[in-house]
Amino acid sequence: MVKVHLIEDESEIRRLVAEALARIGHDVETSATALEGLQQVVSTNPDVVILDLGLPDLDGGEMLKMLRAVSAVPVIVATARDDDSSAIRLLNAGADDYVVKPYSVEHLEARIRAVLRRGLTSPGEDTITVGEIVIEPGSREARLGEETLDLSPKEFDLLLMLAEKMGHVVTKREILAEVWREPYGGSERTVDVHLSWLRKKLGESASEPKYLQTVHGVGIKLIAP
Amino acid sequence: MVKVHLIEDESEIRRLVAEALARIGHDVETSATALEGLQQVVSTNPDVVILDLGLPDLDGGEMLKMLRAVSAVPVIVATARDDDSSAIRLLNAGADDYVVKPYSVEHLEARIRAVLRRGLTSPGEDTITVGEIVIEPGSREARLGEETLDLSPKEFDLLLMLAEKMGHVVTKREILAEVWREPYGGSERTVDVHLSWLRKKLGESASEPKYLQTVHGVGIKLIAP
DNA sequence: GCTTTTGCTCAAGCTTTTGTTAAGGAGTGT
DNA sequence: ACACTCCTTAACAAAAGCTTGAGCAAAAGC
Repeated sequence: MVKVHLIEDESEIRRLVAEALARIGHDVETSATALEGLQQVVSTNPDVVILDLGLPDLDGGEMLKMLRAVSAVPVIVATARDDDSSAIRLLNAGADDYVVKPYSVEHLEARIRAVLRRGLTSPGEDTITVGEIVIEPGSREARLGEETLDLSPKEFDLLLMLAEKMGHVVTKREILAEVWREPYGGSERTVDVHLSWLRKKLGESASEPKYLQTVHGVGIKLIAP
Repeated sequence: MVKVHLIEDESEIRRLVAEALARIGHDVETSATALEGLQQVVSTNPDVVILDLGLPDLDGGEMLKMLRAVSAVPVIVATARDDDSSAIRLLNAGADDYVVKPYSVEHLEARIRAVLRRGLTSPGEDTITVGEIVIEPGSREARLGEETLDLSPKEFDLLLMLAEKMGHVVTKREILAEVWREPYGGSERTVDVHLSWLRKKLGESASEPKYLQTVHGVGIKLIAP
């Protein structure tokens, strides 16, 4: 889930946008003032900040500078009208993108995705990304968003295999063959247990799945939620 | 083998990149202009397009829009030195990724792999479509228009089998043999029940059939209404 | 038009599959 | 040998799915 922080002084707009973003699956937090926004960004560490210009307590350029000073989070600024010159100025001042008010939520969503994608394309070479999960086979590291996942060898191999076949159902026997290298003899229950552990570390459970979707009678698949 | 189409106006760069990509095992075709590129993409249907910006005959955004209009191929744009704003614009306009010139071939290759990997899940190779029904054997997902159908294993297998023999009548015994893998012993009633459930989930009933057409005395067939 | 056959649907009971926890054992490094 | 992590197995709980039989509806045959 993408954590979005919205800084907007008009309460009505704030509510509308926050609800719309939440509805399409984002984790939304809001602030009404620049000062509050700064505090919140530092403490909650969002994935992207949407910053309305024309806040009562601080000039947009100043605000941006301060945000940049405290965090490397991508910032999308919302400018009043097509005031191109100020938009460009802000982009140079460290904004990552901008939308012109009044903006549609779809438009905003496109910007959010673009900004996040830019952030994601920089890391390693053959990393596999599934939603918030980032897997680096080379270093055998996996992350869930910012947090590094502390996985056991089998858990990592299991996650990697599922990620390589992302979206495709994999049977437990196939898992046993590839991860355990025991096409016969191995117990499928072992896979179940490891899946359960993986689920726990991914912050989900079988009854409330996000990434690991069991396909009853067949196997399991890893999907981007 | 991955078929890559490179659109780049500078002949020297074009030659170098094309050779490098060919050396690592890709099937490379090139175009020097936007117009030629469009034609080639339509006729040769490559797996991925690498689009250089700053073509002489067409603006990058325009070009991308036209490419998108004629094909769903993934497009990687190559932008001049950190011209972020245009990169952002192009990503939103439908580009799948971008590289900054001058780029290394390894870097480009990594992007190609990433883009292809992303693409693998979306269109699905062996999906079967019958009217509004879309079946993806790999992920074992079936949709009716936009809605995902929540099918049990047997229901899915049943639908899949009928879809594979779309338009042909299948006897219940054949269904028992293939879906239930019980050529003998199985009761045809069971098939009836599953068919009934399938009908319900497809939004139809035996008295008002759309997809599942019973052929009295013989069996059943799946048709596009 | 009546009988027979075939097909449809419902609901209850049953089996299989899966999720999760906990306990023990193998292996590794100190 | 000890502490450690990791893996496997067993056990129970819960969920999902399957089968069955009966009643009713529809079609075919006479």
